[in-house]
Amino acid sequence: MPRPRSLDHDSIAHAALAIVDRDGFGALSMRAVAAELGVATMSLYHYVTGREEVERLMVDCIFLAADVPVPKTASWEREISKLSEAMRAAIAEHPALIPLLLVRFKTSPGAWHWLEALLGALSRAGFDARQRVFAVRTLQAYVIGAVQSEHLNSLTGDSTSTLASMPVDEFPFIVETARTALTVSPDQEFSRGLATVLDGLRAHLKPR
Amino acid sequence: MPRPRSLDHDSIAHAALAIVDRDGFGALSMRAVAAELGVATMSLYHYVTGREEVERLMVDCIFLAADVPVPKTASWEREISKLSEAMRAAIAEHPALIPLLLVRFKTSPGAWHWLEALLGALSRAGFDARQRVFAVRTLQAYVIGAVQSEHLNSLTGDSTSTLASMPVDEFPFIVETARTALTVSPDQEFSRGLATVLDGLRAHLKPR
DNA sequence: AAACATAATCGTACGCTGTACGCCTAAAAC
DNA sequence: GTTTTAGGCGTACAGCGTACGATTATGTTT
Repeated sequence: MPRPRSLDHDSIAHAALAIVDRDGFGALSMRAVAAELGVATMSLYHYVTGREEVERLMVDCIFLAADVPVPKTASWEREISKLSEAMRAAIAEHPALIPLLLVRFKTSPGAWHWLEALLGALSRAGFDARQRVFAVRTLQAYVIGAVQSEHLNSLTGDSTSTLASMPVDEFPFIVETARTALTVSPDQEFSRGLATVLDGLRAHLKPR
Repeated sequence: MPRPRSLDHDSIAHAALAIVDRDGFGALSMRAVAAELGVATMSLYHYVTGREEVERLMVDCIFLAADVPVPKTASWEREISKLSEAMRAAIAEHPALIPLLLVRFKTSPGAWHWLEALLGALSRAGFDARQRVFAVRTLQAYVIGAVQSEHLNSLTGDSTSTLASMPVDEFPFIVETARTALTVSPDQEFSRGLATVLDGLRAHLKPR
């Protein structure tokens, strides 16, 4: 009987992501999202409960994109690498949202699918239930932390140059390391760190 | 000749931390900080350039607390563990600030001292300059990610119970792992994950 | 003791935010 | 064509960060 709906969660999330990608996270507001969709501000509230839900929808989009199908034929290390890289790539599409990601991780259905895939790989690798708890949390901590570092604290950014030009007598190691770090690409950094974590996991797996 | 100063950066940071600890991050505002100090809102602006600097001062406090003296006699693994635990403990004092930490990591003098200590330990362990770049970034990613997970996405929180009661046919691994996870303490989780990373680092160190 | 110079203090105001409320209106059902 | 119902939106309010200018309290100088 009533007037048909003109919006949905998908279009709202898409509009919000467009704003954040274009103008940064600080530009995100209910008024901006409404303007992006060509409706009045308060019309949004017929589709979402408030700003918080808009943010949740955006995060869901990202985590859903991280849930790519991974062939289960490869080694478990390769399987986990693919999943981790998929998460990294999905986040890299919308780096302005990084501060929101972990805060909303637990309640995002998209993240659940990614987690399930990761746990499946660990199970096939031979980790038992208790080992999987530690392994999946360690992996999650590394992946989230590394992606955050990559975008908020990049090695190739000018912050590294700043560190490289600090007083040598007070911070000798930082200065030397910062100089060396300028030659390291984000891809190298991520995959090498992930390899380190996987090496550690393998060491815990074998003896049992 | 003029009127003497009545505030300083330390008292401002302290007041802001008190607000955040008591009422949460959402309660932080320039008006609230001023009220906490018993001055008018705009008086703050003679000591800081704006809200951003207040946040920077708070983060500096935390990272400075993480820079504890560590005896250089122990094994490098133990040295790094102490530093990591110190960072974890310092952050745990003010968990409401966690979303700010990584955003401001690069520009915090407190973080510099912690980084320098970490790099010193890695150097004494035998990692060369290039290996130190990867090692320190991996460690930093894990520590930051793990602490964030611990507080924003705790295993002992009700979010784990939620995961444990999800449909088994759709998320079999998540359900089983969540049930097991309820018996894991935050201390266990952090130290075991860190041990995994250290194992991985040792594997990269030995062959060379 | 009195006057001054100067920086700290603070009241006001503006544009922004999220969102509660209520009127208006368009479309489906009869 | 009338009725019903939910979507659309204009207005308003409290709270935010902070720019601006007037005021005030102080150490120094006379």
